[in-house]
This record gives sequence, C-alpha cells and structure tokens, in this order.
Amino acid sequence: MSPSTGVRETQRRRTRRALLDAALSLLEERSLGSLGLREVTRAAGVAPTAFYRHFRDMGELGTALVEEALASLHTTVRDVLAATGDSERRGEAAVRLVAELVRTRPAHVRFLVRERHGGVAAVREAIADQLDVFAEETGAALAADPVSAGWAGQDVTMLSRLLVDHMFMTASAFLAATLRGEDWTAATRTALGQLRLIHLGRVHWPG
Amino acid sequence: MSPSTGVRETQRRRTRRALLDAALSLLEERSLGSLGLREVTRAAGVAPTAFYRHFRDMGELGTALVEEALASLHTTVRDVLAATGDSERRGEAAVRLVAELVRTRPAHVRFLVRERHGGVAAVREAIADQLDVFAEETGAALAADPVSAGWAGQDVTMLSRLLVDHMFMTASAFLAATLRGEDWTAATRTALGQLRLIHLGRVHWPG
DNA sequence: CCTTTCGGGTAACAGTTGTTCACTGACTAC
DNA sequence: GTAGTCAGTGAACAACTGTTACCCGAAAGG
Repeated sequence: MSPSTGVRETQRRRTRRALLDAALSLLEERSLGSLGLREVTRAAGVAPTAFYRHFRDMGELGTALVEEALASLHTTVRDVLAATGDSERRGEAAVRLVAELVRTRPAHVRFLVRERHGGVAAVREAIADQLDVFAEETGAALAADPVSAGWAGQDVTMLSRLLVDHMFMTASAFLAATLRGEDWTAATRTALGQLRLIHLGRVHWPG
Repeated sequence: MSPSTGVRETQRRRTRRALLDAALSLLEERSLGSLGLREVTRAAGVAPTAFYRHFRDMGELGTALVEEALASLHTTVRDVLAATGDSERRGEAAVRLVAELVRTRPAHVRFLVRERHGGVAAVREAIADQLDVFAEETGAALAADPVSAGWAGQDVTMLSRLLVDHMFMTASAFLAATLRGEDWTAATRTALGQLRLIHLGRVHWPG
C-alpha cells in the first residue's frame, strides 16, 4: 500500500530530498557526469553509504531528477496547449509560462538543458523519451487547430519538434541572460518574435 | 617566426594531436568535465606529465577543441552565406553542408553540441562567443537580402539566432539518427521543412 | 663541437574516489 | 511486548586522481 505517512517513511523521504537537492545545487555549474557520490552525500549531510539506500548509482539519481523536472514541464506544456485564443496569444502564453518555470525552478531547467545532450546516456535517453511525448501531444493539439487543415502528418510533427526545441532555446536564453545580469526583456522579445515568425510560416504553409 | 618544419616541432605537434584525438574519442560517450588528465594521456600513449607541456588543464584542452571544431563550422557557415540563389536553395545548401560536416567530423560536432551547455564554463563561453560571431555574420548576410528590406535590426538578429540554433538542432538530429541506426532521410526532410517554414514566415513578415 | 633548449618519462606525494561489511537503534507489525 | 525490518553510520579497502621535482636524450643554435 506504500503508506504516505509513518515516521520512517517521512525520514526516508527527507534524506532522499536532501540528496536530490544537494545534487541539484552542485549541478548549477557542473555536469552530472563529473559529480561524485561522496561529494553529493557530503553536501547533503549524510554518510556516503546512505546513498545506496536510495539510488544504485549517479545515473539513477539523474533519471530521478529528470522525472522531477519534467513533471513541472509537463504541466507547463499542458497549460500552453490548453490555452484558448489565436496562435499569437498562445505564443505569448508559452513564453510567459517558460519564463515562470525558469524563474521558479532554475536549477531543474538548467539541469534539463545541460543534460539533454550531456554525458550520461541513461539521462539523455530519459529526457529524449519525454520530449518525444511532448512533441506528440503538441502535434495532436496542432492537428486539431483549423489552421492545420490539410496538413500532412509528417509536417505536423516537423512543426511540433521545432516548437519543442524552441522551448528549450528560450529557456536556455533566459538562463544565459540571468547569468550575465541582464533582465529578460530582450530574450522575451526575441522568443516572441521567433514564435511569431514560425506562426506566419504556418499560416502560409501550402496545405 | 614559429617554424613549421623542424624535427622537434613536428614531434611536439604529433603528441598534441594524439592528446586531442584521445580526448575526442573518449568524449564520444562522456562529457569534458568527467574526463581525467591521466585518462587522456593513457589513451594518447604518453606520460601524464607530458600533458602539461601542451595544456594547463582540461579546460584549456577543451577550448583548443572548440577552436578546431568551430574552424570547420566557420567555413561551412561562410559557404552557406555565400551560396547564391533563392532562400529555398540556400536552405537546402545549409542542410547539405551540415550533413557533410556531421559525416566527416562527427566527434567534433558531438563535442560542440554536448559542451555548448556543458559543465565547463570556459568551454561554454568559448562556444557562445563564436556562435555570437556566426549570428552576426548571418545577420549581415540576411540584411543584404532584398527580402529583409525594411526590417528592424533586432528582428534581423532575432532571425539569425533562430537559424544558428536551428543549425545545431539539425546537427544534433543527424547524430541521434546515426545512434539509432536510422538513415538521414527523415531528419533531412524535417530540417528542410523547418527551414522552409521559417522562410515563409520571413517572406510574410510585416517589414 | 659544445652548450642550451625542451619535449617527454619516472617516481613519488597526499588526497579522493566507489564499494564492502558489520553494526546500531528507532520504527513497524503482529 | 516482542521480534523483525531497515534507514543511516563508521571503518576499511584498493584504485585512481592531479601535481610536483627531477632526470634523460636528442634537437637546435652559435
């Protein structure tokens, strides 16, 4: 029944959280592959051996982080797709939600951006699989849009992949702007312009 | 005068090449941050201390790889920009040249894609700086195009950033396809479609 | 020819790594 | 109340890390 209560379970969850948070903060300026088990446990304030009670190795901790990070992303994507109004407004909503995600969970977003093409195969594949799901959902939403009437199926997926990738581009741009001490107005304007351009191309696509 | 001949200099260059190649091959499935100095020298067949004759640390070796990789990329970008014909043909040329680059120097391309957002700050910045240069060049070429008549400067850079990022997306897609054992027809079609979509948006941009 | 330069190798260093084993003690289930 | 479970600890291990100081031998410069 996996009780959500119980003193023991609570403590277990607490240290697991400590491990994940420690890793996440170390990953701000490092990559997962260069992270040491002892390093993480030290930052989390537990003994090295406690690590094994929760994860087999660092790759498994990594995929746990992927699940966490993409859970937030998933709600964001769903919100965007569910947004009503013309595609112009929907683009604005998308950029706004990405911005909010980066603002509230910068470490998670940075982790995703960095490890998407990173050096740990298991993590790479976990992210890629989830992004495929996102692209598929986006494609379904696009196909339901009257603008896409008469589009070939492969053209829809072509566009949805572009949009998903653009989401990552935008998130990365926000992170970079923060790192340079800039505010986000320029990055926001760029992202909005690009979405608008893509939207224009979509409207005039020979369907 | 830095003689290009001389027995000593050739040997020096040979081991330097061995170090870079060893690192490059180790980086096929790892990231730079997780790479050890001894590991590289072992793979290169030289003593650990020989490393210091060429690089201060692994970050410096990384930036050397960035220079190498981006030298090839630079010629590719210039070729694309210099290509004549309408934007449709130019897009095809771009995809073809990226494909050729990935085919002839897969390790270098993978290195760029991986370390662009990777865990070594010096390398990240070196890549970002070069990409800024590329974006600027692309912007200049776009501005010279009659299609961009009346465009605001920031809109031009907005588009050029999108194109540069799309180049990376495409390269990454080719690498992923190879990894899965697929051929490149699907990835090529996707990339071409996306460029065509962007081009359509460009034509109908309110200038 | 003799001296200097210098790329590479050897040996050693203190420190860190991942992993194991046995152990504790508080919680849980009956 | 009592037996069992189990998250976390402590000590120990061989292996490996980056870095240093010193040495070697051949090429380079005069």
